[in-house]
Amino acid sequence: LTLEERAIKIIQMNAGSDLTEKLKSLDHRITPIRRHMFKFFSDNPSPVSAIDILDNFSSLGIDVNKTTVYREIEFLVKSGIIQEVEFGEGKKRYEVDTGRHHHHVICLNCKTIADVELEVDLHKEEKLIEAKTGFKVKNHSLEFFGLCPNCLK
Amino acid sequence: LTLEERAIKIIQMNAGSDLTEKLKSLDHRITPIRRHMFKFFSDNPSPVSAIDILDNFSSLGIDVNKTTVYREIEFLVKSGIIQEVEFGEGKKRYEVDTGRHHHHVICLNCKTIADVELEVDLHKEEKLIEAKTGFKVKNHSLEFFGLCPNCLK
DNA sequence: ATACCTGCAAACCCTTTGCACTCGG
DNA sequence: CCGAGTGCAAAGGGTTTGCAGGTAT
Repeated sequence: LTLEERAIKIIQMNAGSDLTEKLKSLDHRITPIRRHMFKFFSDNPSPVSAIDILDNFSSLGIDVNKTTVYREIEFLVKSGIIQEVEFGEGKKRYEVDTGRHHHHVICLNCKTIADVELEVDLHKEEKLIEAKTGFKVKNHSLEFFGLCPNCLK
Repeated sequence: LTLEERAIKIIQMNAGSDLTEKLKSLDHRITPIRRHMFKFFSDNPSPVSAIDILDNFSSLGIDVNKTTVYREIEFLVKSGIIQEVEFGEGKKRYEVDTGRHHHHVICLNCKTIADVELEVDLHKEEKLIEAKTGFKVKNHSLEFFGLCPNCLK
């Protein structure tokens, strides 16, 4: 699934997609705030923080308590709709779970984030690490830091 | 410099190494707590958190305020003696700065950490990313997660 | 009616700051 | 002596929890 396909799928929530059905079967409801969360994530492909969400809602005049946002995030993660990422900022970020493994490059100045897909195969490295350390490797986290085109000017 | 060499260098602090001279020239003093910090980092090659340090000091009967530990960490980072690393735990870790670029594999269960050196050259990837995204890449962070030999049993 | 959902306040964890005091060189 | 180092309390940022009240189905 591409990000676009995923976003569309999520937006379909507003009508009656299989995602709606999935939620129903899990005894989860379609509430106004949940709808706003779906909309927000479908509009924002880059990893966002809980505070980003709160600020955005606030600027739209949507009155939501931060506890609710944190709980909605938890719900969306558990449902496999979004996933957590961390860039060592002291806060968590979340992005739509496209199912495609990728990495990020983050601007040290303005925090703009772009997706990155590797050419090298880190699975080979994982095998080497297992041989060397005795660990069983489950996953990895790789992020690049630098300056975005805008901040380079 | 190998980690061992670095550790020895740090321990030499107790006598009168060039590191001592460096600190003196920077108007920095050799205090009992600072000595304990050096000792702690030379004894602990794996990344540790501020709380790890506080707990260790406490178990040794060394009475230090947490603010002091945070400020000592800040001092050691600025001096280039230790460096910060982050594993998405919501807290920072620090390890002796050996000058050699490396990565880590972290046990998801017990948090044991092992050093890892890559075979692939991520610099090539950085060049590719620059070509694709327009970012200027400055550095990266790569950590592997899995289960250590002990927790695999 | 029965879950789930929500808001509010408070607690939580990690880290930083302000201020007065102490101590090393 | 002077400036670096220290402790204490408080505040700060991000996140979680407990509990009462609200709402979708």
